[in-house]
Amino acid sequence: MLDHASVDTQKISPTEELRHRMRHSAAHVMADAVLQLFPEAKMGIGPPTQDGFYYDFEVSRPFTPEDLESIQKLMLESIARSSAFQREELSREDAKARFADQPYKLEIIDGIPDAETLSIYRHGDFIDLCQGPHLESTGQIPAIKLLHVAGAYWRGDEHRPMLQRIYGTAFESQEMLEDHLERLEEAEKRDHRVLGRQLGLFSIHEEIGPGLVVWHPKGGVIRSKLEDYWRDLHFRHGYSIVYSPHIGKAQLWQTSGHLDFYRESMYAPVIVDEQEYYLKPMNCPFHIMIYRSNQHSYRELPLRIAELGTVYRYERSGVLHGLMRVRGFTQDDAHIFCLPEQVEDEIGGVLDLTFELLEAFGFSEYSISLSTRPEKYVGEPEMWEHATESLRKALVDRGLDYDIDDGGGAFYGPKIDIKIKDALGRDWQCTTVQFDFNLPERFDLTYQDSEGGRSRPYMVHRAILGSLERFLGILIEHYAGAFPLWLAPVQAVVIPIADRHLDYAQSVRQQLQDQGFRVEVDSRGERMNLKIRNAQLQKIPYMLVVGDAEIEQGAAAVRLREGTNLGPLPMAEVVQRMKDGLAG
RNA sequence: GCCCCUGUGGCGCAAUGGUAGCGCGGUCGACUUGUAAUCGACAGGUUAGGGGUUCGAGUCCCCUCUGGGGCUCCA
Repeated sequence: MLDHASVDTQKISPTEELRHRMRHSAAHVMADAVLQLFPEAKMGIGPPTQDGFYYDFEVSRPFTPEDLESIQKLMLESIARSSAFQREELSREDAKARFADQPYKLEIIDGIPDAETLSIYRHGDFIDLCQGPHLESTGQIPAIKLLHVAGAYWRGDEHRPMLQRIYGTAFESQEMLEDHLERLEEAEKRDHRVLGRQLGLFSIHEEIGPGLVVWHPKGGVIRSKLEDYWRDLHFRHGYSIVYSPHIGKAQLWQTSGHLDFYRESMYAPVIVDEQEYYLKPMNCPFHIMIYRSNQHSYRELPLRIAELGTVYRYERSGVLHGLMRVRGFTQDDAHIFCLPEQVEDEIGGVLDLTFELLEAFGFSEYSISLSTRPEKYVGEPEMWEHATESLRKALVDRGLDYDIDDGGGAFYGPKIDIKIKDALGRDWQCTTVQFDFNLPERFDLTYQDSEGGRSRPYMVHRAILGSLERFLGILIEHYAGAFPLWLAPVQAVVIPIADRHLDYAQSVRQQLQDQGFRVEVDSRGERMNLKIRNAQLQKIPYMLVVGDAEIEQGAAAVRLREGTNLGPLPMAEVVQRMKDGLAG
């Protein structure tokens, strides 16, 4: 049930078009099977998706895993019969008569403009209202698999009935289907919630509250290394680093407009000395107060104020997910206040900083979108134009491909969003660079211009990693828990073979520690093999085995977590190798 | 928030309505061992919380909470 034109036909390749068509056909075959098993089912819609397809149904009871098996079995039979798909056009009246017992289909028909031709697709005894196109026959669907069931509101509207959605996928061959299922399994193995527990990185507790994360010592190392790098990078790019409190008076949020427009995402106020204070959902008002605490000359601008600022937002309980969607998180936030003629350079600088930062974590593929002025907006159209143009120019100057989301900007300014592609090819939205024509007005921000008058600065919000919690979640999955040396919580573990090697093991640890490495000695009275296994499971980059031979040579036998055994190396060489490892 | 699923020692799991077990981990002891799991003993649970049905509830019912899959794809 896809409005074919909606699937971004401009960008879709012929093979993708064919795949969509196949999956769309698979959705029909599934609906057919469901109606055979559940004749009373009311059909919703059933389009192809990026990874497969789904179809929504209203049924008297939810589908069970066993139902999925039966449905899939019927689908395979239908595919084996190879029934032809036939298109038929019909009048509105005929369509309504045909779908008289399908209320959702009737609603769809009513929503279609009179000028459009209605069509149905038939295969075997099954008929569905559908624009198409489809394959020639059900026999052209090579490989299918039904995956899971979930509730989904009719038309995505929480005030409408909830239907049962069956997700499935289809591929051009059994092998491709299996590859896809393997990728899903791989993603499951990398799940940051599982690795986070196994590697002792973080936890979330019922006692603390949903969506609130505590970082454990090992996760704390990763996070603090990331933060150190982030700060250093920002200093190098001309930012000032600031700190601000977690709560602020109601008046502040009133002035900023958050209480009027963002309240549903904010926590209820706390009362102190009969004054209301709100937990901050954003850092901007604080950075603005920093700006406002002095008068500014045009000579001082641009001013780049950055903070790893922890904010709290109410997220509906059903959307919370590990580190990816939480209620308390730390933004790598910054606000740039600048002159109109500086805007372009500033945006360019943000982009350069962005790619330098993301590449440090091994990300190199991006998808970028530029969102322009929506219908409802604040500020002067000329400013919007200037800002949008400077965003566009910064992208073009750097030879970056981007999509335009026309009218997709916030009411207060145009923006660039950047998604990164992780090791499994999944997209994650992290970076956002956003003009703000609203807050400078609300807080009456000014600077003394070169003519001696007072002018309003441009203000740009930007976050590169987005939220540290989320970014670390992405990193855990991206690296599958095997962090590069510079981030690894424990960079090397020294493994003495027998108790008599303990003293030497400690001296090896000390030598590396003196060089700034994070090293532990596994001094348990266990066998070497067990210690190696543990170190492997903890994904520790270097395992340094020491026994009689190594003591004699002043060496350590180096095993890498990739599994290679380099044999005994003199300590000086071990140190050098690890230093080289930091760079690469 | 809504729909469905789920909740048993720190973790992963088991237990036809009839005595709560297993593995990992932990502690202790023995072993002193060359590149992914040595052996043994011990400790550890009011089965998420509350209510109900029953002679009897981890198991069935209700409520609350937690976690998970989803809720943009509009023929």
